[in-house]
Amino acid sequence: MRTPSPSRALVKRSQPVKKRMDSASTADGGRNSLVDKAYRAIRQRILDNVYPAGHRALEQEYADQLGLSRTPVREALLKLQSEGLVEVLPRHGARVLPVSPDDMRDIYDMLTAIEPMAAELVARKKLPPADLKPLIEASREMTAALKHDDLDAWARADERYHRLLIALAGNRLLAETVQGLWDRAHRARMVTLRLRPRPVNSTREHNAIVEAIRAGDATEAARLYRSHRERGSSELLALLEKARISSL
Amino acid sequence: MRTPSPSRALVKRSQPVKKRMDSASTADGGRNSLVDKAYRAIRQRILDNVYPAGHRALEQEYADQLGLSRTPVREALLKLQSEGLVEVLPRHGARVLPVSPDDMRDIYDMLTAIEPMAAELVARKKLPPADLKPLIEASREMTAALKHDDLDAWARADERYHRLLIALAGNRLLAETVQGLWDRAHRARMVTLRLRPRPVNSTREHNAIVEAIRAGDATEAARLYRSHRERGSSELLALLEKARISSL
DNA sequence: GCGCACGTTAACGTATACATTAACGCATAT
DNA sequence: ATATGCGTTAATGTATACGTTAACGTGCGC
Repeated sequence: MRTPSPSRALVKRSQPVKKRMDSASTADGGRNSLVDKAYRAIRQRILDNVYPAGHRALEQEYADQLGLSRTPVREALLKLQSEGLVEVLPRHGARVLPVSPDDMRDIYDMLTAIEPMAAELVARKKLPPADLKPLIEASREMTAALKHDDLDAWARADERYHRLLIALAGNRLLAETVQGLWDRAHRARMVTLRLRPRPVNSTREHNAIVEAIRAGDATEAARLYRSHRERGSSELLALLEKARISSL
Repeated sequence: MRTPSPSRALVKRSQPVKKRMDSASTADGGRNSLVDKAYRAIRQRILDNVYPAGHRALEQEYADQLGLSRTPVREALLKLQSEGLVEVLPRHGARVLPVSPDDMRDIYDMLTAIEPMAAELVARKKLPPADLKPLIEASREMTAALKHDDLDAWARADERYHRLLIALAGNRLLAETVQGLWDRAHRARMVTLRLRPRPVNSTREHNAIVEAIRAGDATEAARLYRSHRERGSSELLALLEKARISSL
């Protein structure tokens, strides 16, 4: 078998018990807790592909890497599992879940259902135009990023546009659900970003959605968002198919 | 020695910890684990209103009630929190979350977005009519239950209809999300069940949806499901409002 | 009488101990 | 040689220990 490092799994009591909790940690609800530290660290590494799909490690290994005990690591892994980023296998450690094209289809079907609803809700609110400014700003940044061929910046602005829009819907449940779905799809988006033609239509579509929202036309906003999402979805799925990418 | 009951110092270590793990417990993935036992027990009590909204208890109290240690109880509570059924407050125990009319609106907006998508997906699959039989059967049961004025049976059949339909969509993510939303709304539905007029239209609407699915008309199936959901949603919200129910 | 500071305490977050069991190697029988 | 069973071991699930801190009460100063 592969023994990653014999000095790993058996490390015991590197420190007596002394200096626990270096920086104001316990009991503020979650933030600053070691569980949260582990959660954010591992999640970030998954999204950044530091832990690529399929990566496996034992609870103790994650704990050693982060300098924690198994308890907070375990809770963080359970949370990541509930969000669909990892799978905890009883004796084989926690494994970063790959995302197959089928999974992507499921995820995008969900987004296709939910995000247009968000646009619809926003349009119905008849928000003052000032509230829509950040959306337009994000669109502008997308255009600018495209001009400089900075695809990463484009992706960040795109993500920001969608997150802002979702947030304006004022439905926390919806926002959290969508964020979770974006997280799962993140790596696939990053890969296809460089396989696909320059996303020149997105900005126009984004602006059209904003326009419908400003006009208070909820149905049209939803329709536009849905077709935007459907186009993105089918493009992405076709790319994954074509590139024979069976999982990410 | 002459003493038939050697309850003394030389016994092997007479279980310093109770009688741990009575029946096949550890490590099968989750089912049968004590975490799962705690999770199901607490969830059921919440749905059944044994722990009504607002109910609070410390980790240790739940543990004592279930005869477990804090560890599995804690993990179960975290899971229930991630599903929106309880809130874990740092020094005040875990509290069963009330569901306000605003929460219900958010939940139903989500369902209004997702469930019609499920109907759409099912319709696009052009399933053999036999696969739709359980749906029709559930509808029939609803009618029968109404005839006998058995509202609980009606609610169970209604829930089964929706669950069956969702399952047919073949999107696990979607099914799990919808189930979570139904769980959150469960208590409110149970209350309004007896405050509202007999749901005489539901069966007809359900059958119309099945008909559209059988005809392979995805758009129509989605439209019908959406209006079904919107009607149910507005009726329920109006009732909560009228009954001055600020939270459940 | 009122407010603030300090001590007390209980609940929690985290660490660690421990028993169980799945996985794996090895030996043996066929 | 392959399959089967047994012993070993490592990873987990659960229990428990422990230190920190928020909540609360008490007493002192004003």
